[in-house]
Amino acid sequence: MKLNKQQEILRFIQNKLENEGYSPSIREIAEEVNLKSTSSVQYHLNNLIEKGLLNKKANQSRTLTSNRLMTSFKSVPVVGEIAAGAPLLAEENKIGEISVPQEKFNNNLFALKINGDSMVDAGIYHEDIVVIDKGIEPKNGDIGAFMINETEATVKFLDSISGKRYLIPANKNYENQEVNSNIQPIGKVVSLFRDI
Amino acid sequence: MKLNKQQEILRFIQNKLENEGYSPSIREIAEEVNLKSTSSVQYHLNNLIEKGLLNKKANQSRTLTSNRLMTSFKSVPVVGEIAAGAPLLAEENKIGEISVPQEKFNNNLFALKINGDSMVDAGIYHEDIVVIDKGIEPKNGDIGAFMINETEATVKFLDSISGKRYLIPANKNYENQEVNSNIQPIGKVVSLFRDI
DNA sequence: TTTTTCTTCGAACATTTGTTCTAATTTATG
DNA sequence: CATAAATTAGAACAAATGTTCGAAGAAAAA
Repeated sequence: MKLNKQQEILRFIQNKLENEGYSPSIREIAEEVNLKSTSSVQYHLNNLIEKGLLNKKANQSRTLTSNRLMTSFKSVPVVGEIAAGAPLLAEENKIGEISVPQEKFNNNLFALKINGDSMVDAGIYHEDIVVIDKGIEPKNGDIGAFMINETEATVKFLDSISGKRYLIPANKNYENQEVNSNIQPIGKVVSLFRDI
Repeated sequence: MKLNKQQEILRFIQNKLENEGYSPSIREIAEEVNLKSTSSVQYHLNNLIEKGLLNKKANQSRTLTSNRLMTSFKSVPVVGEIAAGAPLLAEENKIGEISVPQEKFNNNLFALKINGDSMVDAGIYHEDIVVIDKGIEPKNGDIGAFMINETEATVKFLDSISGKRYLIPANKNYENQEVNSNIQPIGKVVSLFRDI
């Protein structure tokens, strides 16, 4: 497709922001899109700003920003196998990070890599990564993350059966586990990632 | 905790980058951290750059970038129900976007919201979002996305049975569908997202 | 074609901004 | 305390950069 000057300029700015991390100057734009005069660029920039596609601080260099590019994702740490003794979120347990939409982000989020198949019937597979909100205590019927004996983290359904609370796997080959003082809720599972 | 000047400067720069989308100037930094001279700021900036915590282009204003903040995720469009006639990736089909790690990103990626339960036994649920790589043609045994009659997108296993190729659901209630000229492969399913 | 609108150019100007150098000051070190 | 190292200040400079204005050119509309 054929790009007009404005699209060409917008595209260059967005590329620069994404790849270099800062805005081009007006003269850099002029050179890139083959305009001989800085005021020609200004002309287009003003249009793009009026259209709401760009922002700029007056009299300040390299302050162009693109609304479309505003980071709409935030990252949360992924923890894997838990080193005995080390707190769940200790740096040494961190095996990576994933991103969540900014509107769903809060500081209580972290992610846990699933080990085992005890939740396959809930569509949670070995090596899936689940995001956990520590700020939400799992209620009956929820899938939650729980700390067992302060050494092992597990993901299970929580529910009541005849007045007692159980951690309930989603796999007939595993057994329910009654909630006692050795089991502490970590948070509620809110989303899931899988590589296929 | 007590911040020293360098930490204070680094923190201000990162905040500015994150909130405003562009780097502060050296004089802005000086004012923020109560240094009277730009050269004092330069002194600390050079330290931070040597430590690898910051980057900067020489002689160019507002080109400070923080390695820690470099976006390590890229977004891909999510398409939902497909408007009859409109190309799969047409803007009108776009219902959102998700992010993937930069190292796994390529320009052939897009995401599709799953409609139905034909793949539940493969752990793919109704309203899950699958990421598809158009650059990888699904092979036997793969989960792929396919376009049927140029109007409907579906996600199924692809495999051969006695010499013929079939789209195979992961749910006994659905039937295999022989691959014919009305069925075009779109790409291979490479990852999955779910809100719980 | 004529008129109007959109686009580009050129140049000049005022600031903003990064850079450099030396000296003063503070803080650590022996 | 004496010395060295780290930090801050000040000033001056050169370059990068945004802004403005009028005019010329190109494209679209009448």
